[in-house]
Amino acid sequence: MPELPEVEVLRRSLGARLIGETVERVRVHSPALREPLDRRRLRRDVAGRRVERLRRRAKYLLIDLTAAGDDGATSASGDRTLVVHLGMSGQLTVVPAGTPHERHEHVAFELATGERLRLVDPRRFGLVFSLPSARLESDRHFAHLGLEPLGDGFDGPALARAARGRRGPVKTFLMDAGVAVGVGNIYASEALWRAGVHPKRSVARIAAVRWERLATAVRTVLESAIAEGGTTLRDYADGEGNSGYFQVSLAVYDREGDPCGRCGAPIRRIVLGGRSTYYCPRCQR
DNA sequence: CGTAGACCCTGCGCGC
DNA sequence: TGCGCGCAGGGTCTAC
Repeated sequence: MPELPEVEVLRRSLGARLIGETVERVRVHSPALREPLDRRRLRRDVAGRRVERLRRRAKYLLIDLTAAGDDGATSASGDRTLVVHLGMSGQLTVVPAGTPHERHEHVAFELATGERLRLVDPRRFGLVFSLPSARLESDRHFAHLGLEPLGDGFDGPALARAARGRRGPVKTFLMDAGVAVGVGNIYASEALWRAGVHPKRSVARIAAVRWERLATAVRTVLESAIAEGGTTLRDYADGEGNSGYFQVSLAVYDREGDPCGRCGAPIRRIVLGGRSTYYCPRCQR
C-alpha cells in the first residue's frame, strides 16, 4: 500500500509523537507476517528502550532505540533499531490507552504514556523485526538496495549506468529495488507520464536526455506526494490515522478512460510484470 | 546472468 | 441478497 512518500509522511508524523518516549512493553498478538515475528527478540531489543529518532530506507521505517536513561552519547554499541515495513495493507498508528484491540492487530508497543504504537495489517505482507543498529547496512533486507531517489547520486547518468546491458520495459526497471528504491506501482506510472516516456519502452532504447527527464520526474513526483501527505486510495494513513491528498493530483494512476491532462487522449491501462500500468498513448513514447 | 510469472493473504467492489 | 471474480500501493522465490 505505501510507497516512499507514504512511508516518509508516516516517519515525520510518528516522529513527533514518539521521539523521547520509552517503550514499556511489547505485545505480539499474531506473529504471522511476511516473516514470523520474533517475540523474544523484539522484547529483548525494544522493551525498556527510548526512541531516539526515526529514519527511512527505501520503504522501510527505521525506529532507532537507545537504553532508557542513556544520554545518547555513550554505549552506542547497545543501540537497537526496530524495522517496520507496511507491505500492502499495513497501518502503523499511535492510539490512546484503552483503545480496543483491532482485528489484524499483529503487534503493539506500549509506551510509558499509556498509548500504544500498533501495527494493523490484514494482508500480512508487512514485516517487523529488530536488530543492533550497527548491523543495519549488512542486513539481508538492505544489503542489495539501490539508490535513494531523494538522495545524492540519483540522476540521469546513474539511471543510464544501471540500465547498461539490461533489457525489458522501463517501468519494471524503475520499480526494481536494486536500481532505485521506493518507487512503487503508483509513482512509476506517474513519473513516466511526467517524463513523457512510454512504460513499455525498452531500457536499451532510452537516450541520455530522457534518463535525465525521468530522474527529475521521479524526484518531483515523490516530493509533491510527500508535500500532499501521500496518496490514500484505499487505506493508507499516517501515524495519526490521517489520509493523504495526493490522489487528487494523480495524472494517470487509476484513471483509465479519463482524458489526459496534457493532450486529452483517454488514459490507457495495461498490465506489466503483473501490475496495472496507466499511461497516455499520445504523449508517452 | 536477467527477466517473467507464481505466490504469499484478506477485503472490497462489481456484475450477474 | 448472495456469490464468484478480479483486483489491490510489496517483495521474494522459482523456472526459464
